[in-house]
Amino acid sequence: MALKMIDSKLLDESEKIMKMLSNPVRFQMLNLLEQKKMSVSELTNVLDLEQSAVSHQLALLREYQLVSATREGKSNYYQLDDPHILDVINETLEHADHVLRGKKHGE
Amino acid sequence: MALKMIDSKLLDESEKIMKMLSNPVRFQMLNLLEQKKMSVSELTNVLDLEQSAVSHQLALLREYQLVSATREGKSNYYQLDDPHILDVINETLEHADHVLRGKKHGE
DNA sequence: CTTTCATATGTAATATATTTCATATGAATA
DNA sequence: TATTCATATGAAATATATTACATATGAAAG
Repeated sequence: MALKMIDSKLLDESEKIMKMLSNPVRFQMLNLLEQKKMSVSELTNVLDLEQSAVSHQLALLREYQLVSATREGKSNYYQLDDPHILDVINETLEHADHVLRGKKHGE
Repeated sequence: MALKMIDSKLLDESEKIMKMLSNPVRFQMLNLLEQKKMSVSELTNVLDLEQSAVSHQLALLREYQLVSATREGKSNYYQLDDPHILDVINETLEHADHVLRGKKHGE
């Protein structure tokens, strides 16, 4: 049978998703925002980063429509905008766990 | 309830996996190697890249134990070494497809 | 209406990833 | 055993991502 290639649009979109998830700050952010909406300063505290770094990463997540923000008073609260991404995250965590367990026996 | 953070080992491992999949060449390679083992020159042709670029990417996939190689005559055949990664790839493709379909209606 | 607080953004500095080019290696063949 | 073929690898060139610093913005409080 002939080889099936992933077509370029699907590959592009996959690349975007993977790029977003390949940074641990963003990965953790999405994991946190799954649990509840959080303001920038809350995220800054929990993640122990500079405010600017947090805002920049959130800007990327917004650009890719993975999160959205709503203003409440002075704060800007972020929330997960695409729950479907959680399936990818969870599958990744499962895989990561599987790899880590594997390392304890083999090699 | 308190916030659940992804612990650092799991986060590190997830980062590695996502980094590997965030490059479209590697993503496509893994997709191809799922279907059958292929030599470097076959991959070079199918992916339409320089041989050196292909070898470098394969070296990374080897390093992360996602593929392994076996020599046959002059050629070096690569095969998928971690079928579990396919779950992540497939989940990603599903998500990418979902996003692309979404774009056709909304926005 | 000016000061403060929370956040965003531009730009430069730095780090990381990818590609390219040149060359090395190692098995097969002449 | 010299040559060729397939692949790997080192190092430089280039591209991309991340962080840090300075400053802008906009809502709320005084």
